[in-house]
Amino acid sequence: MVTSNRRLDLTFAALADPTRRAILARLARGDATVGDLARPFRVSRPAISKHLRVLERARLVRRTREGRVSRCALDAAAMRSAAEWIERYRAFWMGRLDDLKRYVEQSPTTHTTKERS
Amino acid sequence: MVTSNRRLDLTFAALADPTRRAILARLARGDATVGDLARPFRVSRPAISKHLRVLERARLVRRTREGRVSRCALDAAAMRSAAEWIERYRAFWMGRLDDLKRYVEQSPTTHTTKERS
DNA sequence: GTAATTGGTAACTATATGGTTACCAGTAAC
DNA sequence: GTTACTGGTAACCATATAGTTACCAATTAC
Repeated sequence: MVTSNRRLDLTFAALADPTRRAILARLARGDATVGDLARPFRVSRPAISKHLRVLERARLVRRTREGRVSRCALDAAAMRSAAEWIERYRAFWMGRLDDLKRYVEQSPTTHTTKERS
Repeated sequence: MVTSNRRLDLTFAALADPTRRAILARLARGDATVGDLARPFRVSRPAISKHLRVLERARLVRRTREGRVSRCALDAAAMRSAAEWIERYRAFWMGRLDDLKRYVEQSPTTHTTKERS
């Protein structure tokens, strides 16, 4: 299983913070400026700016400057990758252990013996 | 959207490390001892022990001591929760933006105005 | 009983994270 | 051209993370 994936590291790390998940939830309702995103939170603007940088590095959010305003939008690709990784365990958590073993053992191209990057 | 969820924090943080993802991938093939898990990696046993503690705190792995051997097994619940959270964005990454907006705006019980714990 | 094995803990280090305040650059408004 | 606003950067702090080596406890094997 391709477990060494810098992109996946960044994505999951970005999702591990409640403020960042709230930002993503907000962006799911539509694009927003940095100010819009910061308003509901008790944290300072620089803190939000840092969170946005984390989300950008993880390619979960795209930021474009329009004049003096920054517009933020969801970016789908990274979240899809994260979902796909987790999805591999669906058989397990649904109790279909045999399915999972078969998946893991019969998909050599999606696995690697070198498990660290 | 319920974005403040300590359990999700722990789960996504646990998934953000390639060694831990490799451990989970190994456990998907069946239970294993700590030694089994440590063998493929270049890192020391204590490092693996720490990773396992992170995975346990996130409830992704269960550890049971049998004599002097520790047996580790996947635990499904936490990964399912993570998948469910990400799943909400499926409509977005599939380009069905209207669906997502409708979902986000019409599910008041699954959202909260206080976005931090 | 002694020795070997498993694996956990302690103590330490280096780096990353999340937050702050203070400040600056650029744009928009008047 | 000032003034006000948006938002990014710098410098700093506290805490968490990922790793190390050294050591210990308990179980198993001889």
